[in-house]
Amino acid sequence: MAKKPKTAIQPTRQEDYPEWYQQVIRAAELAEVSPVRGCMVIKPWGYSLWENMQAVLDKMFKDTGHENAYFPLFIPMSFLEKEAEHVEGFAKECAVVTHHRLEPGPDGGLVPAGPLEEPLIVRPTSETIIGSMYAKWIQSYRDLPILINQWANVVRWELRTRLFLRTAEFLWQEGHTAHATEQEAREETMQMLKVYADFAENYMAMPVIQGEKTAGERFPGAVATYSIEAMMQDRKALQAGTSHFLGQNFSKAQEIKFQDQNGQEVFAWTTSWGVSTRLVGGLIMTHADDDGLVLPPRLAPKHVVILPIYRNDEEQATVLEYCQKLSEELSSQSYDGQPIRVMIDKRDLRGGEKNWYHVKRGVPIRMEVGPRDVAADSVFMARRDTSDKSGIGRREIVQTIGKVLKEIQDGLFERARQMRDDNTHEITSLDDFHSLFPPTDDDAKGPATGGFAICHWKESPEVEALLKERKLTIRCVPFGEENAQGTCIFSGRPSQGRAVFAKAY
RNA sequence: CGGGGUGUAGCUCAGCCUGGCUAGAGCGCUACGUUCGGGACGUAGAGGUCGCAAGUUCGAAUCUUGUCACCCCGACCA
Repeated sequence: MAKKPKTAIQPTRQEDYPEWYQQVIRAAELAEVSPVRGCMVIKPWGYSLWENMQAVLDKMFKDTGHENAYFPLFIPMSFLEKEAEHVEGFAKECAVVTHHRLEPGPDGGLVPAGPLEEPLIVRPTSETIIGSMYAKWIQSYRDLPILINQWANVVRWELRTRLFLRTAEFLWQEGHTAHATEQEAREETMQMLKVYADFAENYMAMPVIQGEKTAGERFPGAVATYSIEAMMQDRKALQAGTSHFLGQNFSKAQEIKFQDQNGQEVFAWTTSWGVSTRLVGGLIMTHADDDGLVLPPRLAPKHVVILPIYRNDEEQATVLEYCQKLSEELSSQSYDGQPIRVMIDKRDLRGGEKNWYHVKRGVPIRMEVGPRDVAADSVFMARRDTSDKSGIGRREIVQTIGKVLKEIQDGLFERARQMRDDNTHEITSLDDFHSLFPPTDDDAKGPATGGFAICHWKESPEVEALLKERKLTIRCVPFGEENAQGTCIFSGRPSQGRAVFAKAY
């Protein structure tokens, strides 16, 4: 008999974190690499998860006054050229469409024909195309604010790709707003960052640090970029969402102007903000374990899977009938304002195999129902987050299911927060900084050493060089730390605040 | 775009150095049987133009050249 692996996923997080990540995605059937270089196929389980994220975020956007719209996939190349920094930021990774037709080639294949007068780029982001429309739509202060979001795919021609974290094409939402005053635009930028933080923490159960990006990490063309930063289980940072205050940079480049109440022609103030399918990667790396995915109940495609167990037709009939009733009773209960999402897995598979299938996919609660349970009017329940397993009366679990799910949701957040806090260090000396990030762990396959370092700093070439050498980045300057008084641990000069340093995805 | 590596069954790979009958293994898949409350076992099967193209040879997965694709490491990035 073959030796049973101890964990469903191999290697474990400890042995080889990047490989573990890929194996979780495969085992949980979230996505696969596609025949198209750098692009992924999101499979039903993964897409369902994304749909749940979309549904929650979409409601949050609408509750804050935004409307959805849709702008073209293609952007005239000249549009991108308008904002200098923006060009520089994206030019290197644009897919360019140069022809509009295919013709039979000399060797039997097809060759592009019908060259375009002006090449089109596939949107890497939509500031320019949306801005060009805003320029038309906005004439008066009465036309403002414009608060629009779009759900779309974008393409950034990445060389090194990883499923969900960095793919050439990805799905996201991008909010684009225009305002009459700087203050209003700044408030919008902050409001949406808060929405993201709320979503990350309360739905994904992923604790985040909110803060402002440093000049070097800023969105191309933005005046200020804010982000939410999460710590993955390997202690690396993941930028999970960004909100940009664009000032008047884009409105000046694109002539988005209006007459104010004094009849003066002035430029609008704009913002943009987005989160992407990268969040799925963040969810995996925050909660998944060596047995596969672990889903927070608020986003799980299914809350409960019922696994009928029987040996013969007679047992099958009674067990399935019982499962059906259980499913209906559970579905009539609610969690998070919605009916409990239940599925019965009736597939003709062995019990153990079927059980592991759902473990790997991260279903929060599994309920095994066999003849013994039917007889005792109970179920055998297993929690994905704690591996707690126990028999429980049917009536009891139906009544408490919502409470159990809440407990799981809260527990996941608490566990992640604990992990993050345990690995966040306030560093006050260069020696401590070096010992937190020793230079030798670059090729380590397990968790990165270090975690988050919070330290005083002052922007300078030396700091940049050191960070580059150690493959470290400044994640953000957390709110409240901008004006912290102190001494830069690198240069000894007066600090410009405290920032979070970490290795990052 | 620099440096390194790999292309053989759905997946992971062996075989290549030293050319030779019908190209292999594990997993997965199909059927049947025994099983079934934590990843079952047995038996029988299906599945490959050995990345592609030329060349050398009586004979090429194996040697040579070209070509394409992908992976890893650097530079860049949500």
